[in-house]
Amino acid sequence: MATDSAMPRGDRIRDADRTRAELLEVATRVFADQGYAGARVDDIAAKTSTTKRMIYYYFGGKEGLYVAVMERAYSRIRALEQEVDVEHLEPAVAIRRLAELTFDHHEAHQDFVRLVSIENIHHAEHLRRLPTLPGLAAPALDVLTRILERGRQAGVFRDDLDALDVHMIISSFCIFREANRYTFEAIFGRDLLAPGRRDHLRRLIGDLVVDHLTARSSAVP
Amino acid sequence: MATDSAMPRGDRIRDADRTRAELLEVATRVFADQGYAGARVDDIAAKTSTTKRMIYYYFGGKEGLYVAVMERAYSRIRALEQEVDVEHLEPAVAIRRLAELTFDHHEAHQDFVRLVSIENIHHAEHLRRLPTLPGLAAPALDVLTRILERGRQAGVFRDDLDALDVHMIISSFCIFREANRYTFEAIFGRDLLAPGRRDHLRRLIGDLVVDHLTARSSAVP
Amino acid sequence: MATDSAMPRGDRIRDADRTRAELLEVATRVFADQGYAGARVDDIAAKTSTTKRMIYYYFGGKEGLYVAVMERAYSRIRALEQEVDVEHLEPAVAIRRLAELTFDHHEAHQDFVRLVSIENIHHAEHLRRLPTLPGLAAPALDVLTRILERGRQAGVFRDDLDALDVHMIISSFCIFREANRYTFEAIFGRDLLAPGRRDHLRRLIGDLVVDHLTARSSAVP
Amino acid sequence: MATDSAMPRGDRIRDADRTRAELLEVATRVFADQGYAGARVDDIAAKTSTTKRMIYYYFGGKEGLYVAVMERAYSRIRALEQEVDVEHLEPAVAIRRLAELTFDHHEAHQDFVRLVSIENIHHAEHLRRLPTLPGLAAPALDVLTRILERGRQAGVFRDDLDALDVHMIISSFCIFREANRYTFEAIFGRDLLAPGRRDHLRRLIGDLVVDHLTARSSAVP
DNA sequence: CATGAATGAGTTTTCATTCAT
DNA sequence: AATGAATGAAAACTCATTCAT
Repeated sequence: MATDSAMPRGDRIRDADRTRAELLEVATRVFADQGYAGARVDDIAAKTSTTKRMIYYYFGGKEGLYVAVMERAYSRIRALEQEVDVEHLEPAVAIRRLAELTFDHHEAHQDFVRLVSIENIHHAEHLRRLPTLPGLAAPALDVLTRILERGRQAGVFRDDLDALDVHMIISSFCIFREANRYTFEAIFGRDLLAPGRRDHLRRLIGDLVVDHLTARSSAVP
Repeated sequence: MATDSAMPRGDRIRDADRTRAELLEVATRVFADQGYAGARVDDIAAKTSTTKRMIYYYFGGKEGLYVAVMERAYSRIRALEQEVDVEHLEPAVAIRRLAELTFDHHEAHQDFVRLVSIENIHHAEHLRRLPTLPGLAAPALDVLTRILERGRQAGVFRDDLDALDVHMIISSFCIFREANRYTFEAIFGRDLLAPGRRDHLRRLIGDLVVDHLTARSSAVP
Repeated sequence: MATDSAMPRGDRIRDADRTRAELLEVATRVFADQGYAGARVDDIAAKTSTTKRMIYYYFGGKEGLYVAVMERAYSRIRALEQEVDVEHLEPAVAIRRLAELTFDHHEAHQDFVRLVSIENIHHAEHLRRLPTLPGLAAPALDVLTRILERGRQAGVFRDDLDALDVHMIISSFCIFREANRYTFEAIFGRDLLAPGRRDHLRRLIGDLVVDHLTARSSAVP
Repeated sequence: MATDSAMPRGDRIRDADRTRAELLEVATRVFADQGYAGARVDDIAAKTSTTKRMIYYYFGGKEGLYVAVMERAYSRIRALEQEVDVEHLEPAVAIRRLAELTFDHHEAHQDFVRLVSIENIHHAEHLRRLPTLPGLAAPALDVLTRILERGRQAGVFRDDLDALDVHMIISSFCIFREANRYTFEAIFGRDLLAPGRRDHLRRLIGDLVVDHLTARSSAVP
């Protein structure tokens, strides 16, 4: 229990990292589950092998911990986005693939989706102060921008919506599925995350985007 | 305001209703703004012409007030949905019109959208207990079901998605625009509620749904 | 519901009396059950066909109601004591009979016994201020004093304890049985008010007093 | 009081124990004096060298503190009962001695007697949940059972009442003297705890029990 | 680094009482 | 005499944070 004072320096740092990491891990779960105001510092600490004191030592307090949780959550998603490799595919296929990857990412990181909802309740005031904020937009958008450009050049994509519009369409679908899962099920009795409905919804978001991008003008002027 | 000293019984009741209504009004704003845990009973009362005590008198406590707020919010939306009158239009136009009405409704009731997000943070535990819950699904779905049916019969709509799928698509788009407004703007620098972008997005959700419903199979098997 | 203003005066008084009586009745139950501090004015009123306002109208407040409850409770017991008729019996029989009547009285008025416990928690501060207090001692003691006197004159009763000692012995037994019923049963598993044990205990208190009064000195000097 | 800056671990724990102990001490007095509902958490804390917060830290709340008070009070009485040493005396003398010890115990622990009254007002709901409850009965009863047995074998004690009957007789007398002290004095003008009356009452309870146990049948069938 | 104890300001809730009609 | 609405003071309870070792 007591840290041996004769412990080599490297191991103590390892311990420190492990403590930090454990706190972030647990705090992510608790904040995602209870919201910022609803989360309890005592609760987070209790679910940890360390003590409450460490939260103040490493993060300065509840808010610092929350900000660190947000930062980690976004940096992970960004890392995933950077791994996306669809540029070798033809435009429509690439777009569909991108939508499906986004769908999968969100399904695999439901805590992240909840944290985003929570952060929006707080007007994104913490996210806005993140030093890593400026780097968050590019990965997702750059790929999309290039695919759209290719599609337009090839004459298969319409050009009255930009990458951010497309990103919004895909995100709204994938995030809604999780963020509004509970009220949706309460009202309509359909669990949007039921395994049996997964493939249908995954294909739907791809169809939706591709059908629109490739449609020959649907609007009646 | 001026209390007539010869006030008949009916007006006394009116007073009680007014107190209740004022509390609900203010509480809706505060809960929508701060979330359930973040809202302060003292704060709500202070923004009122009555006292904190009345919250307990009429609603039993903070949670009771929150539940009443949820109930009122949903009942208002349901009332709006019931007024929708698109059945005389041809299917594609009707769907587009429905999407636009939903878009408008959500824009006009941003508190409601925030309350939905907040309620999802709480796993819809309060909504689920609402006695009016069973009546919430029908209004939105019935119209949609009939339009889709007409469209399919006319051979203009595909039939591999149901009314609830379409409802989800429209809702996710309209709700995302508000619920995720702050993180979206923080990261991408685009305000989804900027007046200048309104028409574009409004048309986009209509196009999206209609293009997909009328597309001749986009998926490459 | 609404009291007819054309109602003859006598009936309104009757109503007033009935309201007062109902309040006292209910308040006796609630105070006896919950204690003074534990009783709720709202609760008492709710268990009544009148309203809380009447408590203030008739009794001035919670404390006034409690005092009225105490007064009524003691006056009823005094009335019962005054009906005791044992003076024609021979001393030992009379004492036994008196003990048994006390036993019966307390069993029949358990609310009274609880009110006495509650009043003692409050150092009898309310009882002490009762205008009827001076008349409370006599009825119980006078009879007892005369019986003891007769017994001593006849040479069958010892004379080293007075009427108040005997009264205390009898009361302590009968009151303990009810006042300490719950802790006694929790610890020892015996319900002192179980019907099957009633006769045994009733005889026991008689025996106890008579055996002592007629014993030929038990104490070893 | 003076906190040694080089204080070893053991003393830190001692501090916690002292805080707990002080809270229990004070709470015992306040609950015994005011009853459960009448006691104020603020009041208890104010009479302490710690703060109200510590009541919640150590006992979880008002009720937890009250339960802890009850537990401590009963455990102390049990400890006293276990020290009783009368088995070497002849039966009648042993019983008298036991009655007198009980008399003394209760006089020395008037807070306990009041807590018992208070707990009975609450139907012993807290006592019943005490994990130590099962061990509470034995100490008092075992000694008594053995004395009675010896007395019966020696042919000096009657056998139509058991140890629990005897315990009840003794307890009722000793507890009444304190629990009903205030109403008794208010009505009859006699202070049952006046020092001058102490020896008389102490002898009386001994006589009462011994006279009955050794009487040759008093009841006239 | 680690830990249990402690704290103070704040938050929710309760309750006897009074008001207006 | 009666009633629902309203009130303010006080009570219980919570929580992020800091202290002492």
